[in-house]
Amino acid sequence: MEAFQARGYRSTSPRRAIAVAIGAEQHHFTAEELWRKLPRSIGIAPVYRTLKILVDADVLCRVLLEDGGLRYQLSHRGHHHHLICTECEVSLDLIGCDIEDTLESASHIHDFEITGHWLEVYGLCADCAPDEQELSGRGSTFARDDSHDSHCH
Amino acid sequence: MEAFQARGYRSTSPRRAIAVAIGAEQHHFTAEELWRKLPRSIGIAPVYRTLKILVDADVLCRVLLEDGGLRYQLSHRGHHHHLICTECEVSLDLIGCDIEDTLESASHIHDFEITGHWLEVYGLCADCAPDEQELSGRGSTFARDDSHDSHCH
DNA sequence: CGCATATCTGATATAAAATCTCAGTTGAGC
DNA sequence: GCTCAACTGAGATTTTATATCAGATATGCG
Repeated sequence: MEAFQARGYRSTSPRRAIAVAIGAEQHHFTAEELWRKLPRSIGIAPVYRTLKILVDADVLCRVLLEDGGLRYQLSHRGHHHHLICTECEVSLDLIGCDIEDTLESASHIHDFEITGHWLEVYGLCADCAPDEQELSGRGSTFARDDSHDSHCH
Repeated sequence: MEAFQARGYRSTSPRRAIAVAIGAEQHHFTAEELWRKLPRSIGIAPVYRTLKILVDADVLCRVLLEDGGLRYQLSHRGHHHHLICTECEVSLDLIGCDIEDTLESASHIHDFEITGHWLEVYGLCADCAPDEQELSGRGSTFARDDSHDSHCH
């Protein structure tokens, strides 16, 4: 990527290979998975270093699975969260969710100045959910009381 | 604790010692910190096993620091999140914040059924914040534009 | 162009955190 | 008290990520 030069990083051959490999990824990936798709001459150290640079540059975002596994993913929007399916592990960008205002107002009770937050949302995507409601089109998910049984960490 | 018997777990001497040690903790703690305060005859394996049981029983909750460190803390409320000060690492229970509804409605766009989520909020507590506003009482935090520069993971 | 130097690489060691293994121990119920 | 399944504890193992450091290589300057 060209985000390197803009931040004073050199454009080296391993970094170009990593950028190409990231571009070929369809889903999120681990550092090791990415490394295995690179020429075997490249060590894993620059992979971790480069991923960190790209996360800082907002080119990549990190996705925390429910089992604690850390993945990387191309970041399209500047600020967003993820809907992560616990069945197929697909990660959807959560749009139309603006929790910053909610957090801001709630935090004032505690005289707390927010500088950042981490939010991951887990559940079942449309393909993995028991699709009883598929015939009725939509709406029946609203009736599922157990959808409020969400456990929180 | 007595949460053990209710779930079919035995009341063993290490578990009682762990329960007492947790009760003596004022803040959040790591598994290893807790272990060091126990009689040295107790291994670290039951500490991890017991912590997991108590998290499942909602007696403890897990706190993820910004640096990735995982801590444990007594869980008073059933469902809550944490305001974690990045300076002194104190963890406040975030009250008056109900993001479930926001998440629910936003997730319907994606036909996604939420089963859980993880939210940690980072910032500066009242003691650690640059307290220019202390004289004016309150409110000046609203004027801090950089408070919206929150970076998101 | 070619040199100097600070950055970067890659192999490996290391660290940190948590789980696994398994023989021996212990608690709960009869 | 006896029995047996659950539990413990020491250490090995796994996983994930970072540290180390000699050698390689971009970048910029002349």
